[in-house]
Amino acid sequence: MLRPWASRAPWNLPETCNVRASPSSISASFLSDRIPMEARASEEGEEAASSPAPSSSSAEVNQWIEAQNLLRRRLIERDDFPWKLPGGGAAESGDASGGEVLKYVGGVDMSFAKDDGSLACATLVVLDLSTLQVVYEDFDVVRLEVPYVPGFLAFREAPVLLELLEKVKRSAKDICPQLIMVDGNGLLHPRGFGLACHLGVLADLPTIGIGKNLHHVDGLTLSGVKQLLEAKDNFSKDLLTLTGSSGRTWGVAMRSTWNTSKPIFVSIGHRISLQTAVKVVGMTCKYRVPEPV
DNA sequence: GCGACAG
DNA sequence: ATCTTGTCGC
Repeated sequence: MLRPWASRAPWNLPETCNVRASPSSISASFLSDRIPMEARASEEGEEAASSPAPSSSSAEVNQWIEAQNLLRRRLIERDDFPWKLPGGGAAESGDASGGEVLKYVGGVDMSFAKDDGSLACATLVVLDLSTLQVVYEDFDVVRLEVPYVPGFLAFREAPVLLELLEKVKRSAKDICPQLIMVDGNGLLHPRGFGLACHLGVLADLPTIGIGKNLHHVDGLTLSGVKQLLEAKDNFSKDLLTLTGSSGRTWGVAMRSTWNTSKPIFVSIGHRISLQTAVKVVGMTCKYRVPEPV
């Protein structure tokens, strides 16, 4: 079947405008991992039995930062997979007909109980890219001990999501996802290592990060993004490369639905290039948020 | 010091 | 993340 939304503009990265944050504050150490000042690991041993509340201590945050820095060394920011995109015909790296094609796209997300913030449901779905129909579905209801701390979402959600991924790998090899779309950012993160990167490295799978809100990084602001998005007339691109004040590209703001003022934020997770990530996201967008997530 | 801060 | 009311457009 031919999907009507498949006729939208080809999400090509090369021809996009850029969002540059105020060129004033150009910090040369944009990736130097400046640790929060609260990160003063010392007097923490006194409240051992007195604070059952799962608040994150500064010592914990320091450990998390180190873990992110360590895992980031295994991050692959280019296309690194055996398959190729479907439909592209001649445009894609012209190979013979023997190549593997991207067919199974996974998506992971979590939802929480309204009354109990620690009770959560983690879900993994796998869609057939050609039909956008769900061909696999699994979930797990768990109680989370780790709190949500901006910049450290992975330490809260990655563990259970990883379990779901390992499970599908060993129990349903026939529809094993070749790529995972994550509800959360990848490179678009204070230290360039969001949930999508974290999951991708640990699961050793290509991942794409999908943010529904902008995490302010390197001078990027929502108002700035919206402004430039509006500034483009209706039939110009609905894709903005997110370049911070440091000059680094963190991802793209994508207007996946017509005239929507609120874009989604796409960034690479692992083993994929931003250009390919954008193409795949475009192929799975029926509405604002791509179907897998 | 103040504001910002994915889910 | 979750909740809430209303509104605009096809």
